[in-house]
Amino acid sequence: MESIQVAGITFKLDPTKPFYEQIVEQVRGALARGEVALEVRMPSVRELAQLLKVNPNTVMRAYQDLERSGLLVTYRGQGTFTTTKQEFIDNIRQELADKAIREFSKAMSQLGFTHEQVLALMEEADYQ
Amino acid sequence: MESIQVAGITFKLDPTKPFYEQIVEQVRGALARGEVALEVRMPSVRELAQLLKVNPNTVMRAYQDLERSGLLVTYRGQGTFTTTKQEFIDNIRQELADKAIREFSKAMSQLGFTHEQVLALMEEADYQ
DNA sequence: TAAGTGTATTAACATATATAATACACTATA
DNA sequence: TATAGTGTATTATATATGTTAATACACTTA
Repeated sequence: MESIQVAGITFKLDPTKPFYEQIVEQVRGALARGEVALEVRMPSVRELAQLLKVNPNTVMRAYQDLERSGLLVTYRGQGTFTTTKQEFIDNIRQELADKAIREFSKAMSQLGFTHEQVLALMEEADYQ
Repeated sequence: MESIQVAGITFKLDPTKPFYEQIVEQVRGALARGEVALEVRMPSVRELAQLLKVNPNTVMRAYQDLERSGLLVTYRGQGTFTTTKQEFIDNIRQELADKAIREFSKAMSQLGFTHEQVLALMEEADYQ
């Protein structure tokens, strides 16, 4: 699996999920983990498309998603930058964590595991 | 959201996910939770299709998926039945739980949460 | 003015999902 | 034996989604 480093973000695309979703996830993840500074210039749509070997439209769609959620800001003619507001990142990180917990809980309860059993399983799980 | 009860299984389909996937999940969930006995006759392809208001092909696809994983057995001309082997159910339940845990762990670590933080969040989470 | 930004539009294509219609093979039973 | 009810298979069609491609336009900087 080919891995691309750019602007402090590691991109790795696989064909099992939509490319634009993976780009969104990986930019968002880098921001949530504090691996990218605020107000940093992102690679241009065309540049990232070329690096990732996808169509510029696919990158644009990802950037627009990220802008809609406030993680990126774009200036026509200048480029796309990471947000200036740490609180945006914190809020979205919290939202995504809540969502992951909700979905995980639903999946486990659908399989008939109690909350206690889930806690026990999580404790022994190797956390990657 | 309309809810259909048949053969001890509750079906509830929403249009945001493939119907055949939801049918598979809900049959599998009922088996995993022990809500359906072994060797029980399932509704026929046509009957379930009519109840759920989907095409018979869609139900057939779900039944075939479930048969491939060993949870259902079909006899041409007679019908489709739940497996005779409790171990099949146990194994698949375990596989699905492992998968859910892996994916949840990946999502949370991608957001920069440590294992300890995840455990703490899970403890306070309301488990539905 | 030129080059590099983001943006918009339209077309084309592949794939997945779902429906529809039809036919066939097998089993149980009246 | 005939019939009805099983699962199964095939083909066609429609729709939505994801992706690529080509092109054009607006804005900013140098």
